[in-house]
Amino acid sequence: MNDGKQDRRSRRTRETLIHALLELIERKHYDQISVQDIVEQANVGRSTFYAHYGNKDDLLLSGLEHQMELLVGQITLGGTGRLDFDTRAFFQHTRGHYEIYRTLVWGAGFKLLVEDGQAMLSAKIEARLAALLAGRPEPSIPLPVLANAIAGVLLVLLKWWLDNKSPYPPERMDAIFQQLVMGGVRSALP
Amino acid sequence: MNDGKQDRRSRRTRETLIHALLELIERKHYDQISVQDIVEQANVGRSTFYAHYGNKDDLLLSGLEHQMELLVGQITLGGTGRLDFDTRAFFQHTRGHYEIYRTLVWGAGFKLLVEDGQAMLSAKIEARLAALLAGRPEPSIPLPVLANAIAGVLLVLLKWWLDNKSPYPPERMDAIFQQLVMGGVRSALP
DNA sequence: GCTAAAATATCCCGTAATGGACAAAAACGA
DNA sequence: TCGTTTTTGTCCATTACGGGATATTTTAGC
Repeated sequence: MNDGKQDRRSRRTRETLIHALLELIERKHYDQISVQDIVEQANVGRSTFYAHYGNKDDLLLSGLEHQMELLVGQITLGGTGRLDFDTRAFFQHTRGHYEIYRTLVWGAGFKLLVEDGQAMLSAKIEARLAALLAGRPEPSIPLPVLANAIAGVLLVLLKWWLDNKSPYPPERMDAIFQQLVMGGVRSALP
Repeated sequence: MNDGKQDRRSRRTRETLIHALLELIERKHYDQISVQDIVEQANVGRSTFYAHYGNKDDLLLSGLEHQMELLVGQITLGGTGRLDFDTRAFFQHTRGHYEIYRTLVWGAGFKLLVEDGQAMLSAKIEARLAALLAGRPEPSIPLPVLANAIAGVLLVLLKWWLDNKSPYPPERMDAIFQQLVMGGVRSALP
């Protein structure tokens, strides 16, 4: 497999492939998209695909991983040491690419999302929290538990939102999230 | 220089570079766009650029060449052997990318357009006509003269149209072109 | 069920793209 | 005017991509 970080070609190819998959998802059902379709849409060779990803799911997870990293980047430490987590952009983006995420939640991608996606998001949140809180005293709730809870609530909220055709605006969903968990999370921090 | 036709990478890189230039033209003046800007916008390495094009003008001409080939492809032979040249899509496209062509006509690209572009378009029209009329008796006006006239009128019409802020719709411009030269051209064919 | 077509997955070799270095020219400000 | 910075071309070793070929599996039609 290629490195994917150093060379510009690698990065570009990966972006192209992910973009191609997202384009296709907007048009047809996830599990009837073939690797063939993807490489044609992306205009790259077959072997190039397999040099980067093992299969279709691998590519999708990688795409989700990228989104998750953006999301987790929203976890910040205010000047007063207060922990913030702005999820407004996340819900906004989700609505902007409504069809994509609906396909994921309802289609075959859902299994991926709950099985691997939840674990992946949880791990990323935990890493982010650990980095931000480095040097501070231990929180009263263990970090893995905290991270897992945050990830779980976020995904559950998202699923409900999509299932019910996103009746509330992203701002409202963010507010709900804040009210639901962020207070509790902060109470666990010194 | 690379071949540019066989390998998918070459074709894709060229398309990417042309696309990048067109994007930049919509934002800033042609002659203050650097090769640097182009490769950054296109996300390709410097050396890659020079592997394909000698300089900025070279790239622009290549882009124009591509458009011209689409345009010349509109020269067709009807079922009755009647020569047709539909320029509606051409004027439409020009209006669709108004800023690009205005910059070309008014900016530093203009010198290129009249000096090399006219000759290039003329040559392409001539080649197309020769291919279509192969096997027929000689036209009463020599092919190079005919082709040059068509190219000239087309560019003159275009320049006037842009200079006067395209007062007429593309359909009208096409009609004018038809009335102006296509009758005469057909009268020269057996 | 059987067959043909399409998609998967893995290999290799030739080739295009990369990034970095370099000298030279142009653009820019002090 | 002179020095600084940016851009321009050109070169090269390294690396990723393309496009076959291949064997295997999946899908679709009959």
